[in-house]
Amino acid sequence: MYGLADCNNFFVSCERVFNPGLNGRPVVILSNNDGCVISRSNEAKQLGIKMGQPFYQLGEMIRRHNVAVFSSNFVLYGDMSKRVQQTLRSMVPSTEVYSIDESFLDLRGVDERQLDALGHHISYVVQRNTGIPISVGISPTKTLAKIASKLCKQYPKLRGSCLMRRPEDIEKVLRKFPIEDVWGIGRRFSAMLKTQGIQTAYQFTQLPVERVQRLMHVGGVKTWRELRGEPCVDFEEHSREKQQITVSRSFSKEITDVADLQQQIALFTSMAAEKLRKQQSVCDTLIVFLLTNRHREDKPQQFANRLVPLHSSTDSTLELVDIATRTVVEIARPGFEYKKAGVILSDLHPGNAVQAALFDETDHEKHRRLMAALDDINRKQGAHSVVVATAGFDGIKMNRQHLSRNFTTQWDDIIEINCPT
DNA sequence: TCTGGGGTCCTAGGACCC
DNA sequence: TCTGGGGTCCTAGGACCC
Repeated sequence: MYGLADCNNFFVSCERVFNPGLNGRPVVILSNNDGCVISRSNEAKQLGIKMGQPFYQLGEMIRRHNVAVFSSNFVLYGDMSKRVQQTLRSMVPSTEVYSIDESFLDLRGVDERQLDALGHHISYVVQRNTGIPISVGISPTKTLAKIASKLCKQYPKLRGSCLMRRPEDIEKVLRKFPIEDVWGIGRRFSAMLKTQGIQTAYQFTQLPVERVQRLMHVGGVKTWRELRGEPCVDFEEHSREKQQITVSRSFSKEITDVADLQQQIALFTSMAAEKLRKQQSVCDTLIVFLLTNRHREDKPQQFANRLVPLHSSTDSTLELVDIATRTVVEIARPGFEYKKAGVILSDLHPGNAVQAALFDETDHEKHRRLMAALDDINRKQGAHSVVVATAGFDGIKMNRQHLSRNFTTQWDDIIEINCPT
């Protein structure tokens, strides 16, 4: 049996832990740059505020309904997420962290008669220890566990945990469960299935497997089997190393000046390189991209991007920033106003297996020691205490007008860093 | 005026190999 | 009119997830 522990309205719940006055009020959390709504309290959902809705479209509603608005505070949410994960780990044999607000629980070996009580216990303890309300779903496959946890949110009577095990119970649920809400079936496939007369998860399970294979390939067949109670998605206790690392942001105002773009790209590159070293990988490829504002049809549009194969594998901020900033000059064109930019590090592999290039003159050992010192200082003294000069101390040119405090961590996020002199 | 960010996996098709 | 056969590797694009 698998469990899924899913935090309810996670980002909103994090803000509420430190600001109980928000309980009972509609609350929304905005994406970076205060762009879209990415988390909503139940009250906000009831007002009809949609996931992903542009903030400016809410207009008068904010004042009329006294909606509390927050910029996203990922330093806070990341730390709260760790606390939830730690609490979960203390109660089950093994967990798989699936996202910032969800963990799968490996319940194989747990006495079946104990499952229902365990689910409720987990739900209770997480709320008590962290202040975050969660929904636990327990079922024979991951896909079914996701459905069970969704039921908890729908039915408060379940008190935060739903055990869905007997085939007749599962069938009863699937008969009413909309196909578009099934994990693994997105917008395109659910629209396609509806044209075929498939509205519910149960109808989908009754299709012949050959038809599912033809319409939706191997992914669709996996979901089909999982819904029929046959586990196909493995439990992964250990998080895998990332295959690529991206840092990108939208800017509060369009940028036209190349030096400004370089500074932002230098900052993104150092953030990406730091993540790279954290997982002890090196990269062989760097991609830089600049985007104009696609919502301004009256302005010239460009997706400037360049993939740079590196001469030798590296994790050095200095090397990567140098290449990235030079690439900006090569791809930025006058007359275009850039609204978003980013850096992708790819072709990652473990740092201890580096093949040295034949004519490589960089002193990698020196860079390695320097980066280790840099990371050490920034860990102890706070993020971005020491930066490459090209990245500057100005932070990201981003709107965050409704930011809450970092209640649980010692250090502030980059946007609040002030240059001492 | 304001419209997010970061991932993974799969497939099809082309280049290239012997 | 006929125009091999079987691979691998890479990339772009599409699907999905949170």
